[in-house]
Amino acid sequence: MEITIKDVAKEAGVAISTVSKYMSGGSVRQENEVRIREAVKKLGYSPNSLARGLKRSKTFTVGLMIEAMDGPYWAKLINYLEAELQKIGYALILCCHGKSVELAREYAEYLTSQMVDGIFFAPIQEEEDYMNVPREKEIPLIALEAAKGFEVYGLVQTNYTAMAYELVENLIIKGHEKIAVIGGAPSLRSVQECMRGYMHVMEDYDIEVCREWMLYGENTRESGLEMMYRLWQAEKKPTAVFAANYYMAMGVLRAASELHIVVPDELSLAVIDDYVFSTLVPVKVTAATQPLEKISHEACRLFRESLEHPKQKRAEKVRIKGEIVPRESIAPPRDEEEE
Amino acid sequence: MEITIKDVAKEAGVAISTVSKYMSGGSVRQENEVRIREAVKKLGYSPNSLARGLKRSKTFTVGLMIEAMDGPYWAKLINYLEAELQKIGYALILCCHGKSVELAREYAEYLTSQMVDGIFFAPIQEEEDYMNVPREKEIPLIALEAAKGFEVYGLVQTNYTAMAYELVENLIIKGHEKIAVIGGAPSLRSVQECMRGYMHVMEDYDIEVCREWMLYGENTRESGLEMMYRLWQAEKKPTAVFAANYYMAMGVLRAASELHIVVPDELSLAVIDDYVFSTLVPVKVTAATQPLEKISHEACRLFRESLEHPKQKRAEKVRIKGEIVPRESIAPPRDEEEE
DNA sequence: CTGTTAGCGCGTTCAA
DNA sequence: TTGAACGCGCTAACAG
Repeated sequence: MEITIKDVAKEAGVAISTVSKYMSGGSVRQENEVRIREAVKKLGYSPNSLARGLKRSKTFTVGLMIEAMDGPYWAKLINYLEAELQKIGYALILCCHGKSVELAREYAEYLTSQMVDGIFFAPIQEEEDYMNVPREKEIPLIALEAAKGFEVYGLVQTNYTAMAYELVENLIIKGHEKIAVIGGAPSLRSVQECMRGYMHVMEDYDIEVCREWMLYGENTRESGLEMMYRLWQAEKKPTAVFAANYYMAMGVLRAASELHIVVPDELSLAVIDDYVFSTLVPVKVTAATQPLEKISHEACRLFRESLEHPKQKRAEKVRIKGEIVPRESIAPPRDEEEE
Repeated sequence: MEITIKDVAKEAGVAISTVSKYMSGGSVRQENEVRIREAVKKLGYSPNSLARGLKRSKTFTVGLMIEAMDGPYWAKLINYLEAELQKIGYALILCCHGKSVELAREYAEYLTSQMVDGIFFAPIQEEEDYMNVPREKEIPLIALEAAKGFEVYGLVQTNYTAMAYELVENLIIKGHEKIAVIGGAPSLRSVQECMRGYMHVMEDYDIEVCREWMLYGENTRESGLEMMYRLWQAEKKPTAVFAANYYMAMGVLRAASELHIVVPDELSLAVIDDYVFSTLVPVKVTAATQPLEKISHEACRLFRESLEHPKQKRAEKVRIKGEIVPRESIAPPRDEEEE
């Protein structure tokens, strides 16, 4: 760095504090305002964020701590969140800890020492005491997709229960009763909630639940494939499958292809996904999108709210559900079209 | 922030500068070392990054400026880059400007005022003069996937020409001669290079190029679908299609499904993609992955290199090609497996 | 090796 | 409104 506020003051022939006031939007004498503005432009001055942050204890910077940026979930969420923060003049520091509590703790301390104005984070499983340092410094904490309510300012999560309910209800309304559900690891909140939503709606519609049709796996395509084979090996076969996850749904469709199951004549598929679900084969699929845009919006709202309150409020919990969308489909080009 | 270096000094009964030296890894008298360490632990002290950065003109922070985090390309690249930077103790500030030159300029100035130690950026089309402010401050600039060589420290890009060459050569070796190529907008470097690589290999193998088989579109599934229809409307049909992009390849496969083209009996498909290409239908596809890991590695290497050189070196250009991989496939579960 | 001193660049008193 | 002074927390230069 070279040109400082001092240079601008000298160039404009005013005191440093006058320039400071001007730069912060304060009112200055007309005459000085002009001189300062011209000096700023001439020298190409822009205030040093570090010095400013140091002095004001405000950096207009937030941290985001996640496991990693694989899959589309975090990529899309970050995209929305970044846009949201941009509107209110905040920048984002990205920290991927890869599930390492140690690394997470280091990042948390780093962000604290950077004096970020807030931290968004997705807790590692049940753990989150690695956030103690920023918590003690009273940096607003926003938990994303946490399993339980931690001691944070706010918490935003997908309401999988409601989504599962709606999605399965959708199948029921279409006449299905033999509905299987396949989920990932039973330790995951998303899977637990999907199962709960499934149970609820089946109860509400007085449909008997077949335990063999509630399968747990791994949220991978391979797992989905395997579960389909397992379902189709049994005597009683379902007419619809609810996959809690995009990748599993891919496995389901792949299995359908290999087992020569016709979708949706013999099988209907419902899925909750981060993508807008789309396949190559022309099948009818009911999809519910992850409410990523809403989640980031709510997270940002909570953050803004936290800026106004002086002290940390306890865990305001916001649960959001996505919407059911018709499967995205691409139409073959029409003949009428000129070439 | 509350506890400062001053508190630690008082607690340990030494001078501030002694603590400073200790915190920066300098050697201190054994006796003092112990006292300082205990004071640090007792008070939970950690140095303020802002003050430190302000003083040393070094923040251990870099900026990354891209258009947006849609698609898997940037998501994956960021993931690799973050990991790479993490190793050398750097944090990443993410800035998405959405192709707005104005916003990009603001971000560039912001990062400069943040005194980042370097900026990675993907230039907006041919423009990039919005990077003038950081350039004047001699902040190392690393351009990613730029179309031409700007005035930067380093430039890393995918070598699409080589990838296209290899991929098409692969088809030729398998006996194909009637090979079509479909790409996105002709203004894109990636598309231009794909076409060039295609031309080169066809020339090298003395195969006549049919102009009607070189189609430009939009890097979307819809576009791929449409192009396939166009190809199949003609008299002469290709036996292989090289899609420059994952989405277009999806369109091709969808079209194949609708036009009842059997892949790979009637048609072979080659594709350059960011994902590891995988489809639902069990078709043989040759895919070449984007060299995202290498790109981020090289970008980080250039950055590290720039830290040693005092002044900015001019545009070292690194071109990297990905590798051809067999299509990822998932096997159906074996019967031998116990259930 | 230690302590004192002088800033890094800025915002914020206070008096004028 | 303005300008001089001081301090944010830290490091670097110097003297002891």
